[in-house]
Amino acid sequence: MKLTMKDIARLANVSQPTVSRVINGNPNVDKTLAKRVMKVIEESNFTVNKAAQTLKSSQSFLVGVCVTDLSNPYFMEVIQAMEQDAREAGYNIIIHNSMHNPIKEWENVQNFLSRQVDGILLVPFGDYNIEKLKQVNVPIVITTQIKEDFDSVSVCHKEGVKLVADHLVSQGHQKIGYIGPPNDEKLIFFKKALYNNGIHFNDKRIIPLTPGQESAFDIHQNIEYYLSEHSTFDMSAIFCYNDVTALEFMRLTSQENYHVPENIAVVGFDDSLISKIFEISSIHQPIEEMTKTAFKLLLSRIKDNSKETTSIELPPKLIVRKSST
Amino acid sequence: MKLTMKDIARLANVSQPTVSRVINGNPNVDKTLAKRVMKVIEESNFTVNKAAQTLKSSQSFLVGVCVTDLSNPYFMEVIQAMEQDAREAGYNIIIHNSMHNPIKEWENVQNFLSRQVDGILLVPFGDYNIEKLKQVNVPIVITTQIKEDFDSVSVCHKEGVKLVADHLVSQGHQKIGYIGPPNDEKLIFFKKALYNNGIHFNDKRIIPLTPGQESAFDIHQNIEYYLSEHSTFDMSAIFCYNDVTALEFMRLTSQENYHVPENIAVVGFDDSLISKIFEISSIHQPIEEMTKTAFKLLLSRIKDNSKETTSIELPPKLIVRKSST
DNA sequence: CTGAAAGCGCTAACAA
DNA sequence: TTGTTAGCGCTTTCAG
Repeated sequence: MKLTMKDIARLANVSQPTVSRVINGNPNVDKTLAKRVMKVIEESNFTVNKAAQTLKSSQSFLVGVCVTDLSNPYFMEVIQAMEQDAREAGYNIIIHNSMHNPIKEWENVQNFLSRQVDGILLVPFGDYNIEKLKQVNVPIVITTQIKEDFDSVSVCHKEGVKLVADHLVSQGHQKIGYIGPPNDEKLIFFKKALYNNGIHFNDKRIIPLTPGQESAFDIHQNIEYYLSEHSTFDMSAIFCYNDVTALEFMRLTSQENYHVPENIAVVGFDDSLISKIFEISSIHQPIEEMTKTAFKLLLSRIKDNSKETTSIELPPKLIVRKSST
Repeated sequence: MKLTMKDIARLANVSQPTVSRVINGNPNVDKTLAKRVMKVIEESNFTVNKAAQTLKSSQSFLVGVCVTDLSNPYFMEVIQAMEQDAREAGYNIIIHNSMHNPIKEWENVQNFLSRQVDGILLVPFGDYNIEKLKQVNVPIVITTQIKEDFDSVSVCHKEGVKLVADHLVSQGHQKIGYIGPPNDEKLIFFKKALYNNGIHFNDKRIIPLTPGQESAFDIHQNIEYYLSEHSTFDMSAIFCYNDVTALEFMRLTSQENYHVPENIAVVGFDDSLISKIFEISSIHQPIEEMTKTAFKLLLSRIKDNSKETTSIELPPKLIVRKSST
């Protein structure tokens, strides 16, 4: 059977609150008593009931983490780092996948709330739930993107995209394309960065991905469809809004004997396992630093839930590899 | 503020237990009342307090998942599948990483217990905690390995390793090596399978990995050390106990102008992202089927915690790729 | 320094 | 069908 403090108290011949005090390191306990209690605990297989602690103290030491795509190695790395950060701070994380689905995303948040999480780390999908999210009375920190009116931590997309544009132009490319959801901020920043290099981006060079269908499989389908409609591309370089996309693009074009980087230069984003393995140039994200920062921010909000929000943008770095040289 | 059933009750002018009944779909509630309550709930931002439910009903709908290495893409895929399975069954998962450390592993289990999980899915590291694990009075299902006296689900290692041995021998290899922890059951099965092919495995062809130091980094170090001590290998093929190892081996040997598969054939294990991307032959694990089976087994144990244990071994499949042909 | 008592939000037995 | 009551295991006053 599961032992409770009451059982320990009986065995140690003290009161139940004394057991609580000993466990929580309250200094105002007689050493002898404390020793006696500790001994009983060690000899039994007692563990505190965190559900009861949560109920009583309305602090769960649980944080909810919701990402848009668990199958993306990049988010996996994020999760891994989060688990580590959380543990070090005495928290546990409970993970959810919104799968680029706003309804699921909101359900996930509701579930977190129901679990009495002390805070939420969220990689949002679009702006669908933004207004509702603002009403949530548990601290939320947005990661991997910056959102106004929220605490958020991310690598600076604008800066990252600029690095890509500068790099491609410096390699002599003029006709440059883009793969990604057409409504992504990366595209806007990319156009601007090219413009600053004296290049006008032609919208015909967009290979569009349907927003919300951003699993590797969906991306594959999208690119395949585009290729079936267009026999040639009028471009010598392409920027892919993430690494998964870059990889799918390379796979599909190589089937058509279109090679990287000989025929077309490719640059990805995230510098995940994929780009490292496949030698794809990519924008590096300092994941550990990002999650540590996000977690610290969340903890400070948990302690002091003020209304002012902070946005932290980390500097990106372009890692140049074979795919664009 | 956070609303409770009491608040809803007051607003709907009913008693608090009635609210509970409505929320839990108890049919013995007057339709009119139920509607009134539902309306109030919908207009508010009420969510049930699962900590209270857990405390009261001693059911948390939480399962603990502990793996040995979150940085291994294979376990990431396992986690991803688990999250999916759990959600479908109305459970949440709480994730831990034991990092090949028995002490951490036990701490993790204790933490799960403290969180009142209904069950535990465990990828154990060695046998260090086996005896203690047997005493745990919450259902445990072991995955990715088979353990006697435990409910467990895994691909059949013996069968998988046999496929590797048969394949390599059929390709004409005689001098075959192994990389992995020397105490891993895969090695034992591998020797036996080679023996059945008329080949005596020579222990000199083991590149040993220190048990417990099985992160990509540690593996890299281990292999590097071996290479620095041995100027040549006396083998034409090598079996790596997992994909991470296969990749590290290929990376290091390619630096020494030793190429796969021209100079040496390589076969991995897990068929994770790594082997797919890097065209490494590997033993495929049906992860979704495995996790679904494990989860189903766990749920059935949660419902009926009998003492008999079940072990389920799923058939492996060899995926032959460039690295061994 | 220690114990008695109250109550966190919920479910379930019981009474009405 | 509904409300009253008790209690899950814990923390936190408050007396002593």
